[in-house]
Amino acid sequence: MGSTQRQRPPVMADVAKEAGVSHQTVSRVLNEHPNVRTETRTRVLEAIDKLGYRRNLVARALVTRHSRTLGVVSFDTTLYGPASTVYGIEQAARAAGYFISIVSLKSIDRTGVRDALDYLTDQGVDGIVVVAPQRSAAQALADLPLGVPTVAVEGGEAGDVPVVCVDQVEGGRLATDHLLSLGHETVWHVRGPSDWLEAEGRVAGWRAALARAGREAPEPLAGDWSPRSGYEAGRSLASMTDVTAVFVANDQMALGVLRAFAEQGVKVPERVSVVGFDDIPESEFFSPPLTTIRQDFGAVGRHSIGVLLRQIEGDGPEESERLVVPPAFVSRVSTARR
Amino acid sequence: MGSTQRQRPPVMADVAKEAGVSHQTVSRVLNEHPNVRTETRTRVLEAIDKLGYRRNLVARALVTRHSRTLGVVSFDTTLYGPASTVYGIEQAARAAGYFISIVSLKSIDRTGVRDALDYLTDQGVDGIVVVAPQRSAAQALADLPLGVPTVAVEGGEAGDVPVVCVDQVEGGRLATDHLLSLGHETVWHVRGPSDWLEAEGRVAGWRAALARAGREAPEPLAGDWSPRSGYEAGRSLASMTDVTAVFVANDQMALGVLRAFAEQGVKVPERVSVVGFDDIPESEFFSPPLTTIRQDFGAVGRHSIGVLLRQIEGDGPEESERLVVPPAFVSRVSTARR
DNA sequence: AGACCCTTTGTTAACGTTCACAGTCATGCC
DNA sequence: GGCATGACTGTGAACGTTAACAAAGGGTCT
Repeated sequence: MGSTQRQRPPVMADVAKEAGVSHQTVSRVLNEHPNVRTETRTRVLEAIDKLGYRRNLVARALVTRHSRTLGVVSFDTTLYGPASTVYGIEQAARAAGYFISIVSLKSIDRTGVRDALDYLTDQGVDGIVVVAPQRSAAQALADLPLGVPTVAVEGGEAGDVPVVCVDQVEGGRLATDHLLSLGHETVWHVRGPSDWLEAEGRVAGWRAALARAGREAPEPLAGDWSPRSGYEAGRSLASMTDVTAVFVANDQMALGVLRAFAEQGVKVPERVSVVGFDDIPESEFFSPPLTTIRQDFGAVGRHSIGVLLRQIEGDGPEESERLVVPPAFVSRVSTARR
Repeated sequence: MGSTQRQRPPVMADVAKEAGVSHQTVSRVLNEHPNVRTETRTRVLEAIDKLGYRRNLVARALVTRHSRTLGVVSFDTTLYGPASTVYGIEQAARAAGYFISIVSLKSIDRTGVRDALDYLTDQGVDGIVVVAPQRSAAQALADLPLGVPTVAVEGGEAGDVPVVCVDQVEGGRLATDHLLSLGHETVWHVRGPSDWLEAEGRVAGWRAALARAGREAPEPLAGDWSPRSGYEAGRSLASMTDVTAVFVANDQMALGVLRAFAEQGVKVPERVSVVGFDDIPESEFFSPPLTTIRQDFGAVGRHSIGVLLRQIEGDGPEESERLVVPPAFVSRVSTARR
């Protein structure tokens, strides 16, 4: 019955006609251009409201060459660390008015990272955050000639790309120093997989603390972050009578260690003290509650978006920076004086 | 020195000129239109390769009105369940050639869901997956007139929106039946927050199993999914001498219960049997390893993308369906015969 | 041979926005 | 009174792609 059945959503021209102005004036109102008469502005705003107009961001992106979308490349967002980091990134980005497009990698080899980056740039993202905790990923990043502002999270030397990370070395040192201060002769270590930079950093901090105290560093036991690998390391440690203190590279493996100790009748902290890393929500309720090192993933996410936006919105690409977030020591009951 | 310094990336017209064809022919090659001579096609492909041309997806989206991007709205992707579901969704979407744009909600009220939906539709997504485990979110979804194909994950009655979910009732029944089959007189329950549909479903299953066995259902203890709330419930349960079996609504709370029991000297499974829900990676290494109900989040993610794509790519909006993924019982050592 | 169809290609016009530029009108100043 | 200045508004052309249509060429069938 009506003159024009409106099937498709209204566009700027419709608003313009409704308000009796040109489409450009509508655009000006939308972009808060100062030189629009107040009376005109309200008329346009009313028309927008009446028609339920919403600006087409795709068309806008085509002409401005900015999508207000940021890409995130991450490895296995099921893990607590990456999940928390991505969450922090997402919150910070949205607060700044940006969308987040995400790619979770299964394998972090050069092609994987390359494909993800291509995929995102094709989509027209304004910038990319790569959560690159593995050496190979960081290397891929360093090699790649990317035309889009990029920031690496937890990456090592990632070429010219700025990096935001938690000070893993300091964390390892904190854990080890704590155990030494309790009077332990030396500290054993269950490390993460060798390709991971975080694992390396924690090993380095542990070694540094031992060296400074003039202690011998025992051979670290290998793990892969999983509770199971911690469990296996724990069985080995339980059979050694001279072990009194263990620094485990993450809380999940620490859980495995605790389980193995419990099975073998090794009391924690009476006979062996254990320190973890991450402070996952469960740690406080392990048996016993786990002393650990907390990482502020929220801060990492916020900082990475900050660095990225400065790169995007500022003109000159600042020198590759490295922003380090300090870890925090969390004292519970899995450690005791020797 | 060169004739034309190419600052900006090449566009279709550049490829066309290089290959000596029209831009439309280039478009046809890119879209795998059948009616292009093989010789022409290879010539275009060579030009694309030579120039390093990449199609501008924004311009494409403007004219096709399809962005090949799917929106995901989720609540706190730090939790294991949502994180795993989103991961599954992301993998399935990428396999189908779709991008994922994500919004993590802090609070799930009507405005929160509404804003997220607006935000995503503004961006021009082709479809939306709402991970809506809370009643309020599902309701918001039912109320909202949305112009975009949508699917709810773990949502209850979400109006006309199709739903993919794990059979929570069946899960609760599985857990309770298992405990009853071990000879326990009745089964206590630590439930999740009342606004959560998953919590309700598990309670319903627990009640149904008890009713079928002709047993009295004790008053369930309230929890909020966190280990701490489980710990508090555990302290209450430890003080009651007639408790021999507990079904806890998720593994994190079960951890808290186990911790409280350990502190109070209540042996599991000797004096009390405990069953959890989720099968998080840690559960196998709790003390004792936790008998629990596994949810296949990967399947949920795949199914939800499947339903969504059928809705997008198929023409008719099929009747609102409800796809239920069965849970699985995982036997460990936290339960024993009475 | 001519009508017809199919394959292959090109031309022009959208899609909905912002940008660059050009107007119009009122105001202030000499 | 004329001219510059500033505020406000409108017109046309991008942005880079796909859709719609037209046209050229070659083959088949009667």
